[in-house]
Amino acid sequence: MISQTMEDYLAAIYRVEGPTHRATTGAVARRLGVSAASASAMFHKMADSGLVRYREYLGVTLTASGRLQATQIVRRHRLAERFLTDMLGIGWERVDKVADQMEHALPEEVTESFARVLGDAARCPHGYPIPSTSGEVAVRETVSLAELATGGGGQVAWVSEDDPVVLATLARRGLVPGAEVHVLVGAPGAKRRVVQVEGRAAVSLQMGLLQAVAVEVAMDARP
Amino acid sequence: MISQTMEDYLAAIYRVEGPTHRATTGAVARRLGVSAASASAMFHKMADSGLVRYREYLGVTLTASGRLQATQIVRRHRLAERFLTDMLGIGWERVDKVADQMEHALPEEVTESFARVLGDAARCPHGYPIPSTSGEVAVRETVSLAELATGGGGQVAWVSEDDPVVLATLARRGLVPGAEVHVLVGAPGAKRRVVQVEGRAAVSLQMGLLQAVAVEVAMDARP
DNA sequence: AACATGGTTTAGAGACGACTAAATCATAGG
DNA sequence: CCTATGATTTAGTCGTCTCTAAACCATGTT
Repeated sequence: MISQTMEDYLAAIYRVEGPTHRATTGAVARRLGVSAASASAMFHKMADSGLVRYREYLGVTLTASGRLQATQIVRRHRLAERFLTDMLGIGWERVDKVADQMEHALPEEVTESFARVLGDAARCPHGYPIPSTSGEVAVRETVSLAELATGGGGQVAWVSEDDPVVLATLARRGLVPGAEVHVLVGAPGAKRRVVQVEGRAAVSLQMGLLQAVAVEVAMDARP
Repeated sequence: MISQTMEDYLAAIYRVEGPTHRATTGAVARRLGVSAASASAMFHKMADSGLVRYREYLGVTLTASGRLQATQIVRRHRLAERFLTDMLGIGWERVDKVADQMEHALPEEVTESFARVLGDAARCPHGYPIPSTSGEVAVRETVSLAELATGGGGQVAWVSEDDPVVLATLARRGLVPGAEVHVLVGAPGAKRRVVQVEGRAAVSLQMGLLQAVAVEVAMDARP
């Protein structure tokens, strides 16, 4: 049995470690709201349990076992989010916080019932993939909307934000997973971009908002 | 903010304290699966927080504040049970354990969404009343089916058991909340009773099972 | 190559909640 | 009335997770 605290760390590491597969002490500590010292101590214990490999001063990497367990926690979290929006009608800008509390308390049985009644949803309301029970995760190649220039565009894959205000704003503009978006005006160095979402009127958005939107560029439009 | 452990104690005290409004250290400790020493220590802290009155060696009594908070935890628990059976199709014999884990993790918002989609259910699947948000609880006068003799009968109000095997057995016999039941053969001292449930064929049941069934005797049949 | 800076780790200590063993109390029986 | 018995409380520890303060390391700058 793995403690609830350790589960929190596991999920945090999973979400923090980027393509380099390395999560630093500070980044994990910040995400969990604990001191770096606490995270460092926990990393030692997790390494002893075989959940991570720990290179001192450089950060941790999930082992196969750790990664599998992390995906299952994330699966619970994202299924819970999907459930909260689809079945209970709770706004997508609030479900992340609520699901945080639920992800530890959901027995396997309930998680799988969620999956069943949701028709085996593939993504959470923010667009992130829901890992399968065996730990597989669908990957998509994306670019931040902030990195696209005039003429660029594609389909919104996910929105990486947890600030409710930002999420609500983006939703009001139609910037939700699945939407087609195109940059009408946007010089590479500019502070704002004018974008068009689906059939809507064009809107001007600042970089802060654009950075949160991950876009999958269509195959035939790739450089 | 009140700790999750304290919430567990609060709910346990609420369920243990009988009509005398007193919960003993041992009874609470047994229900929570902790030592009496641990419960004793916790009672001191809860008394300091104003949740209970504590008479040493005699047990605790919920204060108004403690009682209100306890009812809200029980509300979450019973709404979760109702949700698990009605919306997810999980068997009534297993939902108690599952809801135990969920009762701390359900934010107000989710609890009230449950209540809404469940049409403000009045009782949990086992028949216990679901407290209102203001802490009111509907009371019913009941007698254990084991205490009724030949000719007695009424409506099953609730089933006070958490052993899945017992619950499954009772359900198979039709002994679920709302069912009309009558004692066909049952001397006051006997080990078994022959009972008839609704329109079914009569069955003989042992005291162990009968004791779990709380029956509301019809007004005109009261002694 | 030496150093300044910022992130990371160790040291020391505290809150919480659990346990066992020993002491204490309440109460029923003689 | 006194004592035996069982329940309850106190005393002393332990494990987990957290913190701050101080020592340490990796890196980029001069």
